[in-house]
Amino acid sequence: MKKILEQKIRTIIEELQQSGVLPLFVVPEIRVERPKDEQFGEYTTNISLMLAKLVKKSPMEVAHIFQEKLASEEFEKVEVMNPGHINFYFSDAYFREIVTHINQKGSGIDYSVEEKREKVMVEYSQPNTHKEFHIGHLRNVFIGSTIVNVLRKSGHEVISANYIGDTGTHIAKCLWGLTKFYADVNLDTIENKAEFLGKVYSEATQAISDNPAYEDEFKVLQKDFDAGDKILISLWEKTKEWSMDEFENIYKQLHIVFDAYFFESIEEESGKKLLPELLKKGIAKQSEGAVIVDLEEYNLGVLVLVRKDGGVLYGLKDIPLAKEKFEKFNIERSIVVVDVRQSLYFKQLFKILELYGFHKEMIYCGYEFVALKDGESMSSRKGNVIPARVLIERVTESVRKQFPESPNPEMVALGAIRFGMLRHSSVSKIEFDVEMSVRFDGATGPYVQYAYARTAGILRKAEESGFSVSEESIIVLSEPLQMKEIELIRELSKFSSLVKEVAETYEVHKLAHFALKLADKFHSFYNDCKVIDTEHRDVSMARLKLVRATKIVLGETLGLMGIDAPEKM
RNA sequence: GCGCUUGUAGCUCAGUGGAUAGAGCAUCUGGUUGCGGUCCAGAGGGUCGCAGGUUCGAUUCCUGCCAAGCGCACCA
Repeated sequence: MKKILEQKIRTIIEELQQSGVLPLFVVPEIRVERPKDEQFGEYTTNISLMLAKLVKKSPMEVAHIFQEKLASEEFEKVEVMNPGHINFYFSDAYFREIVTHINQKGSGIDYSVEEKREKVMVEYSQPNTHKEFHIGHLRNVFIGSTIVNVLRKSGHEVISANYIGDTGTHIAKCLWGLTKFYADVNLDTIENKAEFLGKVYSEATQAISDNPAYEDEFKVLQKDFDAGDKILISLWEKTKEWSMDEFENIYKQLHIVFDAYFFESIEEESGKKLLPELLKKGIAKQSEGAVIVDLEEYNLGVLVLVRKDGGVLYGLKDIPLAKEKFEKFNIERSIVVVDVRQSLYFKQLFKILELYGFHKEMIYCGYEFVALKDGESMSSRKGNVIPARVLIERVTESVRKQFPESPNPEMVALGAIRFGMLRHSSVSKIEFDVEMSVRFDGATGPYVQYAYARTAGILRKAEESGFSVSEESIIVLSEPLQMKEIELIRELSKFSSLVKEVAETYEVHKLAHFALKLADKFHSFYNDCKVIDTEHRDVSMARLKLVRATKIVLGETLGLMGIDAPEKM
């Protein structure tokens, strides 16, 4: 619709120029938008404000010229308002058409033929083995999986990828801690193995930073490990599996599926093979015993690829990884969801790849950290992180306490957590508030889930009262449409452009805000308009269609965010 | 020191080159012989960090300043 209006305006301008009503000028970008206030209609354009100066007429004068030309049957009216906005109001027939369309074709997403579909890879989660999977990692998973869902919904072919940090300094520290403090312990009998590793890691980090002698010991072990010491390698392989098992459990609980797995330990080998070429091309060089890439001339500092003791660092692993993504998987776009603190690093990485002659579309989506409200700041090195598992348990417990009759408290809890994190834009730091997140009122997951359950409840009740909701029938709705009906339909109609927008901007929090608004509008409609009324079957049928459309769109929105849409709760 | 990000209602957060800056929580006032009130309607509450600049128009773009967070060679 937007595009059609924009095109129409362009045509009008060109006609007016040819007929001499308007002088010749370069036509500026024409933008038709949703007005921020609903009293200004469905669509609005400020084209007359933009043209006023060019044509040396007042904005109002220009607007009136357009008004005449733009009148058409889809619109109830085309209105001009100070200082020169042109607003489009739809007729009831158009609103009814929207409801019919959603009932017949689903959420209203139409894949226009000219839309470019791409093969895209989204890398996210990237947990480190031997460390706790904490609530910051949860945010990453929520953002990443939502981006995957949205891209798929908008027609792209998406590979979701995970990149496991199964080697590096943190592993060596954990292994050192194990051999130093737990050499006598039979590791196989330990109960929560992944949790244990996280604990050993933070103990080891603490000990090494407190005691210079330990530091030296650790350095020796790290060197042995890098050199392939058999005993260390076998300990690494064994403990790595513990972490991997834990990750799989979490992903399963969150309904997360990855299509591809990459491992740092494997990329490390590729990186080593690539190094001579980087040195030969003059991209990398020796400095202070280490191998670095000097990016000072691009104002990007210096990146160390190889430590002076020969240890391979993350940068050298990410270069072959990027190549592999594009060359092996044939993708056109690569997206990486990472902690915002790595943004300088990713700028460096992309620049290095560019210098290497690798010109591809690579994007990183940064997000800020998560803390628990009233908790101290977290760091897995300090060991004061809140593990994902603990948060899920705590929120589930809170749901149980507040709503003892809830049939599936964990589902509500997971919805509450996902929504609680996804409703914040990526740049904002989250202080997760357990109590607030599980409330049924306010901006919460349960509130939206409740709205969905209510739509389901109405449809169930309707079937019991002898209405056949799924049968195809013409939408009547009341004549004329009630304000609350229009407001609800208007909201429904925004879904497809929202999905498109999120697919381009990765601003996943907009889905959460849309879901809230839609739930709001539905509740408001529900309060005003009686749906099931055996006295007025035609109105009931029509409103049931509207409820069904709401259920479809709300369900899909929740689905994109990875939140369960319950039929009952 | 340099760089990045943020600064909007008491609190938590949205939003925008234009039309009276929006939600939720909290506070106050109404609404149920209910299609699940776990809801709805309404009220109060703002110099959009400060100062300049660009513009017909800036909370939004630019510059400076202030404040907070983060990053800046051997962690990822």
